[in-house]
Amino acid sequence: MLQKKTKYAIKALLSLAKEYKDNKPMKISEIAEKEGIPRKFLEAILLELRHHGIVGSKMGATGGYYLLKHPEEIMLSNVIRLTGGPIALLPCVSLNFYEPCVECVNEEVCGLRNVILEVREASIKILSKTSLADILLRELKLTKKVKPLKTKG
Amino acid sequence: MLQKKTKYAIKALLSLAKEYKDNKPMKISEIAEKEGIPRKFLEAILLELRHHGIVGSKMGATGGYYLLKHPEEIMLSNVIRLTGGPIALLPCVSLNFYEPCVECVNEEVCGLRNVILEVREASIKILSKTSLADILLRELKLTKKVKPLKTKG
DNA sequence: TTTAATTCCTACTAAAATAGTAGTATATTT
DNA sequence: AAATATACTACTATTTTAGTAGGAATTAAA
Repeated sequence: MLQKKTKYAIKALLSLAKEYKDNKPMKISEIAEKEGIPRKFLEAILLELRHHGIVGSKMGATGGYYLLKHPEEIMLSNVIRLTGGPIALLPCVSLNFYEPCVECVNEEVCGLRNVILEVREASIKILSKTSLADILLRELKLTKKVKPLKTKG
Repeated sequence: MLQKKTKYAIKALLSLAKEYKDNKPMKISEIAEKEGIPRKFLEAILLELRHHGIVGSKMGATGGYYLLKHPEEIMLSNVIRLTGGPIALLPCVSLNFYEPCVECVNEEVCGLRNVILEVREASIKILSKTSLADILLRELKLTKKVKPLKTKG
């Protein structure tokens, strides 16, 4: 499972992505309220994202956070990695959290690892082609599907 | 990530699957040694698997554990679920560990959930068609590929 | 019938990871 | 100068995971 931290990070970035047109700083407290994230925790998360070059910030009275890249360029797989959420189901197939099994003589030949590797690849395939913009687009499409009564026909 | 408990469970079951022909009880300590699993921890895990009807046991001097189903019938997805390892990346798309997001008004319309759902489905697709027998088969195939020098040609 | 070897089971403990907070320093605008 | 932000370090609390202790019950064989 992804950490809450990772989920919060994604939600916060989506908040910023929604306002990307006029990409002016958005206050932490505003994001926190909108997305239901503990204020101080979000502060720490955004700071980290800034250190990773995803967002920028402005200090002072009219300060806040804003995206440093276009929402189409920020990939889900990346956000997950940067916030410490491993995607792989086992350490022996993880790129960023790799650890060998203590008892494995030759991991190239491990049947379990082979399956889990396949799962990881299937997951990465989806996550690395999905950007913040894609998620917003999905949201739009889903909303239309769910509430078709509002249209005339 | 899967818990160690889950990994140990799978490894232990694979040990039993290898000896499925004469499906006589195998001692905990034997499995533990072969697979590099802490003895007492494995004891607890196997007990749980027995309660879930995957393995049977025999007490006493010549006792031990054995599979209650054919290795082709024991699916990875099932073992993962039974040992408490969630497959989904977020609680809101998990069948067995479902929890709604606190801030979600309508989760049917959540773009993030929609992506994560897709990832889960891709993972489940693989895990629920892969049995213990399949894993052993993969092991066999991989071993052949990796060590082709042993053959004459 | 005793002994040895095993699983059964409850109840712990320890360690690690995650989630979240406190408080002060620093920058910016008004 | 006052008000309002973020920056940053250093905690604390909570939860989850991993693993252990130890005796009861069961079985087989000496």
